[in-house]
Amino acid sequence: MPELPEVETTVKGLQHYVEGHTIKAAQFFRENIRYPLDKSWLKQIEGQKVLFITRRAKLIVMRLEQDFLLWHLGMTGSLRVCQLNEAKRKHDHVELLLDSQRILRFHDPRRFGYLKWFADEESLYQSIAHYGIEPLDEAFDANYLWQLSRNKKQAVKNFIMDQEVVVGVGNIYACEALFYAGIRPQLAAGKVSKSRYQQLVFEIKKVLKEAIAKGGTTLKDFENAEAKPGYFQQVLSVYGREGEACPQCQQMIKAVKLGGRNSFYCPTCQK
DNA sequence: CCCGATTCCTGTAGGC
DNA sequence: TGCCTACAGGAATCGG
Repeated sequence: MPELPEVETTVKGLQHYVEGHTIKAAQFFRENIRYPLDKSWLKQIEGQKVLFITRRAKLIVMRLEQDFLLWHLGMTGSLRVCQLNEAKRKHDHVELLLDSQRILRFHDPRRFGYLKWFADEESLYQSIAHYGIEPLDEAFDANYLWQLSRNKKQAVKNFIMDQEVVVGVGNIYACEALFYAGIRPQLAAGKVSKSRYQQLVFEIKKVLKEAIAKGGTTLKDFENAEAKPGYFQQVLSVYGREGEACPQCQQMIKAVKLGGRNSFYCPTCQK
């Protein structure tokens, strides 16, 4: 499930193959993914060069000469660069043919991902204005989390997964960061001290950076721009490890549902 | 306002 | 072996 490291990995991979190249043709293979795909702009982007590709939150932003494309990978989405002779796969929903004799394909079995087109920077910014701070930004610190969380009864795990608070942290990295910070995921966000938030902020940044270095986490579906998996799943400490021994104390890892999502923690190491 | 529940979707795993 | 059900979850939306 693409969180910040997987989206970052995808963007870095795409830059090499796509930036500076011109879109020769664009097409959809279905009307709907997460949102309806609007055919009206398909012809409009043909002939435009992709100037650059960046990440904001879990979003992939493509700056074209005139317009913007905004992709969200959802749960099972991926963007991969194909050779001209590579067969289209089941669940490939969108493709862009490039003048570099490559095809960029959006693949998404569960179709929680989306693609939106924006005619100008202002409408793009408007649509992502509600997003919170970037976790790797210096301004994301203990003070920020502590101040925002006062009087909140919401579980601290749900709090740090709220994209209006801090972006890019999904279920996997929230579980892992809370484990290293020694904080129980179900603890009320408003009851976490500033010094514990300091530890949590440090661990969030650390776990995200390490996951980026390993090319992200591939549980089932994630593949990068070259259709290769990530390797961070090999070093997950608690996520998906219910019943297994905690790597720090050997006690059994537990799972609890928070906000409908499975949350893994060590009852001994996390208080 | 706050926050939990529900909804979208398909592949896979586990039970019988 | 095969059928059925439960589960995975990002995030918008709904409702208490």
